[in-house]
Amino acid sequence: MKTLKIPEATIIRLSVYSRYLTEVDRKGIITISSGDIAEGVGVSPAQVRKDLAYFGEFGTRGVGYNVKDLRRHILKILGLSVDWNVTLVGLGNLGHALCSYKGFRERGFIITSIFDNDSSKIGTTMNGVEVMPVEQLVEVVKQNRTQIGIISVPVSAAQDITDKLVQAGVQAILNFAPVVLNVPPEIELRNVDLAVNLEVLTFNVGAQRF
Amino acid sequence: MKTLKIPEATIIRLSVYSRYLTEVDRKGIITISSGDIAEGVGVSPAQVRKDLAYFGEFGTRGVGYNVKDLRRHILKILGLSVDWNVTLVGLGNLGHALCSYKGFRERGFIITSIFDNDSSKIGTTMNGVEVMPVEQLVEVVKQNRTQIGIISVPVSAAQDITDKLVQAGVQAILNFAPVVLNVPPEIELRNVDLAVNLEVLTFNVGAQRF
DNA sequence: TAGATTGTTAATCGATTAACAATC
DNA sequence: TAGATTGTTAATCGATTAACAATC
Repeated sequence: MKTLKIPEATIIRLSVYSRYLTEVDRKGIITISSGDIAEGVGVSPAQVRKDLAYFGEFGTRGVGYNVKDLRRHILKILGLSVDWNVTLVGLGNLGHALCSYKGFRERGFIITSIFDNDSSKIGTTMNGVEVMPVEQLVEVVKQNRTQIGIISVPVSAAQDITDKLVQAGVQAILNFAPVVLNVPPEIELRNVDLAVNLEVLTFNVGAQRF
Repeated sequence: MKTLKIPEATIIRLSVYSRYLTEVDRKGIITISSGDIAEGVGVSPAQVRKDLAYFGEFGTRGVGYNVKDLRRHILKILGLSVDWNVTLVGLGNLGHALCSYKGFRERGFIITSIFDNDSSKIGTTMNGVEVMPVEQLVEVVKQNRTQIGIISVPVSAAQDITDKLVQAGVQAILNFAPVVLNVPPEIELRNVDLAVNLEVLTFNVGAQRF
């Protein structure tokens, strides 16, 4: 069990490679080189090989990589050879969109419970999943052995929901509320701040100022 | 006009600092140190000072930073002292959520046009903005001098919409379709792939394997 | 074998952290 | 003045790129 630290940028690229390989595989292409992958996703061939080298030797010198095999290997690396049990908390507009997001299910993320505290939503169903009150979160998430929580509640409720998810034993949290959350170190946390993404763009558009 | 390259990570942190300063300002706090900011957002004090140092001297030695001033400075740096004209293309579940997302308007991103090619949506309004057919995109975006395009169409349509946005003269594109888009180098492009974020989490949860 | 392409090492580049002089 | 905290430089750490031997 070597503990080589792997750059997060590498993980993100692996995810992109795997998507590209799915596309290539659909076209019936059997073998692909690091250069082809690089061109398809806009990075350098050396980068592709380096990223893969963290995890093993998947190619054949002089030939390239078998598309199906490499794709399968990457999915395995990312932990996507099994399904993941996900709970979604906060069924506003964004929560609604996330629930219906096909990209999650395609990659094995199954939303198995939904919580909200709006009584008009409780008891309704979204894609066959019943919306439950937040009071039941800890119990239900614990019972389901839910591994991942998605937070799409307002900023004001986000830390409280986080605490409940942690208490219920989730291993990872994807947070869409634009606020810095406190979690114990063993919990994986990622923040997606939609406005920040636009702000990086506006900075760059105006960056000639510096 | 010095051309100091600024790390993207710095820009993302500046955005986080500004949000935190808004919060601190609301509490009526006048002055704040780099250490306080660092603690509030979970980075090191040196990092905060370094990030700010790229853009000027905003603090007072021995004292700290004036909360309101620093916040204003950062917003200026990010290009948020003016409003931005945004078009949204693709009014599916995600597009719908993005349209209603309060965080955009709060930071000065105003969605001024919406396009879709579903005839049942065309002519309806979202937050007072009429949904128009994609055929009118180039003309309307050009006329409005829209600077930013948000893409929330399916993968199959994303490159075509990108080309239309570029043709219409947008400066920046925020893409939610999980596909690598080709744009000319002068166009700022950012991709938000919702599934990738979950995949980084699942990799990390299982990372003890390496 | 000759050509192609990987896997890996070394060199480069870039970002973060630590330390401290400047100064309020 | 003494204590606090910035702004900045130097040291460290980490990631990317370039180069090439290995090998199919």
